[in-house]
Amino acid sequence: MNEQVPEAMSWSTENCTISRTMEILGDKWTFHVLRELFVGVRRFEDIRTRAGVPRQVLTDRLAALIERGLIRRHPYRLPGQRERYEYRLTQAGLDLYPVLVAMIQWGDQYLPLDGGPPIEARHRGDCNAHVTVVLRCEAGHEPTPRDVVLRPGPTAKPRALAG
Amino acid sequence: MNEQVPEAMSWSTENCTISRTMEILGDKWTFHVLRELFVGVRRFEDIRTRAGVPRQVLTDRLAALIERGLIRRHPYRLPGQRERYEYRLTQAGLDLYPVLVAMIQWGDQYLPLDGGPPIEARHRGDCNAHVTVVLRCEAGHEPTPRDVVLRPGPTAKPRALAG
DNA sequence: TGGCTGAGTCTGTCAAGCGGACTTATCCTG
DNA sequence: CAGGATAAGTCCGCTTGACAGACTCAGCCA
Repeated sequence: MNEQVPEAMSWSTENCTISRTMEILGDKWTFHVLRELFVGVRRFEDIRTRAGVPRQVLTDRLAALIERGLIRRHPYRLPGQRERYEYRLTQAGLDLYPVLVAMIQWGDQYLPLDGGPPIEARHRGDCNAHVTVVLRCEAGHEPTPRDVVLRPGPTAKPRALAG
Repeated sequence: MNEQVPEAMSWSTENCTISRTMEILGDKWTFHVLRELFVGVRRFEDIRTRAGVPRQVLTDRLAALIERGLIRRHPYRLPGQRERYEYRLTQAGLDLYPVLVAMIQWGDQYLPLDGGPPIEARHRGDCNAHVTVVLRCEAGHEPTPRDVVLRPGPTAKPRALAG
């Protein structure tokens, strides 16, 4: 372990899980769209007006999210109108909840508003308690961020070092 | 509660914590840069080559992250060279660990690679166990994503409904 | 003096986002 | 059946930002 060359410099980012996840989520609008679905807004026009997404971008992102399996189209019909489609989270989409909650938690801590948060994650039903996210290791400890390290896993690819 | 008009449609996204957090993080490259810092790569050239960020974009994102207080510049000097600066996470930056771990966890589940993950979060030191993120409410339960709801908080802003 | 190196800035090209107008399909009303 | 309403798009032209590649700058060393 030489401080001059961090260990990470010797492996590649090519197949990095974070990169691959960000291919799907790492876009300004995609996350806005997901937020709408998480709070229960599922229709094209509603998502568009509430999130302020340009129509074309919304069309595009919805298609991408369907293709990636995070959401699916679901038919509905308002009385006196023709059948249309709304968009709902799949299990894969729902499983992004920890990411969302972690972001809200960070925002509440570092970008607080006077008077409290504008949005809260709560345990559904009678409990109704505030929900947060905690780091936990398989041995049952709950390490602080400083006690966590990111290390190369079994499929980490070596990387040619310049020089 | 009318299925036709989701509750969320009656409040605004204007001051939403997720939006405000995404102002900072919701950018393809910002997250790549943060990943490099999390794995211990701290120098301009190293970040640039490992993450593949265009120079100008890197300059720009580093400046934004400094301004937002997620990282700071730190002087260093290699033997026989002049003093330069590297970039390190502040406490605010480090506290994004849950977001990062949540993303890795989701990616490991829904975008798995044959042979296992290329990157792993572990408990630093002797423990070395795999670290994940769990949802937990203040009452001590650990709800599944389906048992969590996002609700307006004390500072949620009402929103004019069209029609 | 001149070259090396890390950390940038400068420049022209090209893709993407953007707002606003237009389109489509179906239902209801007259 | 003509005409209007509505949700969910598509089309169009403009502007912004990303991008690659060349250039700059400051200190150190031979």
